[in-house]
Amino acid sequence: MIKAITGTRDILPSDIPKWKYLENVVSNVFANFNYKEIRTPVFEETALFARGIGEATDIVSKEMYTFLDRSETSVTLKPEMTAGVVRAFIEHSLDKKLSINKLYYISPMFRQERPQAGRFRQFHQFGAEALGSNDPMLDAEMIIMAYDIFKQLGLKNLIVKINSLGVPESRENYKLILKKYLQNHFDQLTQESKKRFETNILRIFDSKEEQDQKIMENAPLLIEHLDNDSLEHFDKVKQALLASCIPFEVDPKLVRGLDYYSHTTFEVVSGSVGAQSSLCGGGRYNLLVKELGGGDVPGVGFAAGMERILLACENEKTLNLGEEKIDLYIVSLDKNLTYFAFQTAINMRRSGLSVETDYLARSVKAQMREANKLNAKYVLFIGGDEFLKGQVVLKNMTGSEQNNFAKDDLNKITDKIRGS
RNA sequence: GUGACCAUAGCUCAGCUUGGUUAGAGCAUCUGGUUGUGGCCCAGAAGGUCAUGGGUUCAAGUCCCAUUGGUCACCCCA
Repeated sequence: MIKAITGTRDILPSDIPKWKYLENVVSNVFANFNYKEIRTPVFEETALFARGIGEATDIVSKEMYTFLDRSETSVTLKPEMTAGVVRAFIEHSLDKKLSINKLYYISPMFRQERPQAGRFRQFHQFGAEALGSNDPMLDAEMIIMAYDIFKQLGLKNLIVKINSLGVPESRENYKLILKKYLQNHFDQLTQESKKRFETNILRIFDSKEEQDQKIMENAPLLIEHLDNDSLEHFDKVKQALLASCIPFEVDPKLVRGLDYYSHTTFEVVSGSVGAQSSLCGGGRYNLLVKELGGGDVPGVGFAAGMERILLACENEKTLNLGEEKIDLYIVSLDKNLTYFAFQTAINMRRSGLSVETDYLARSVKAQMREANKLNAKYVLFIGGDEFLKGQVVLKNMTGSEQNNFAKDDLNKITDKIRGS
């Protein structure tokens, strides 16, 4: 038997309602904030991600689905959306059409990691990007949108973490200071962190190893070495969050894995999922557009993992989706009337009702059980004495009362069903 | 990429420790419980090469090994 590839999974009809529900909440919130949907290809030239996300990042160096197509072009299934959106933004000169572009997306992503709770190789993210302004209000807007979506889904157990990475100059200065500090404690670092010392020194803050954490407790913090502009920017973000009733904590150790961030970074974590508890992450990236060949356009954005969000919703039991119903089930009382039943079903469907009928020539009892299972609001009986008199019988499945109608007067039947 | 745990019906699981006739249950499915009416209830049916391959043994779902797949955690991220 051929099975779905490791880390991928089917979203079955029984799963669809919660996905649709989530997608609706997401697109409604984004619409309220005037973000416009954008859809970009699922695969791009590999170079886009290498340049945009950063060669040294884990995503690019070991997680991408990269292959040569038949024309020997290296292509990659998108591991995240920002690079693609920025590419489209540049390619179509969107900055010439609008001074600020506020964009959102809902899309599958691909990363070749070992699956675990809340992590898949094909997973889904929604997210937003605002391109064209360095206003800290937009940084705050991202966090507010994400938080509002989570709240509308009924999630509690949330922590909003924010930090500022400042601008590259102050960050580079700080890295030297941190390097100096760590050189004095180098021997006590774990093997992993010794590697990070070379590749991405800030990430040592992320280490879960106790011996690393002990050293990092007393390490100088980036936030204490920010330039004045960056501090002011960060203050405005915090004020905006306070004014919008977003509870947050400043986490000076929050360092994001992607190269393109500057200024604000943030993350929302949930205590209701497994170890992969980050529901969304994002930040400002004022240098990315230029890096990818566009103009000097600042940007800010975030992405949220939909599987993790749904997992949190399930664990907190926040979604109570109503049962799926159909308007009408058509029962044939006589086997030779199934064709008439089918034609009636087609006509009723065309008039806008959700209608099902029997295709297995089953007994009336079996048809009724089916109607019940499908939560049919009404059942229409076709056949028997009434049919000989030119009538059909409509039964209300909640109250059980029945009414006769002329078999050709479908409008009356439709009105009756609609009226309830 | 590393580690731990797991694999019996469509689903959730019992049986494995102490190998021994036809491998069970609940839910789901299907059929029936009088002529043409659901839910509840009752009766019955169908559904398993016990993940795959090898080994030990008179005998393996049960013990051992390998493979594959899954789960969770690390790394990292959404």
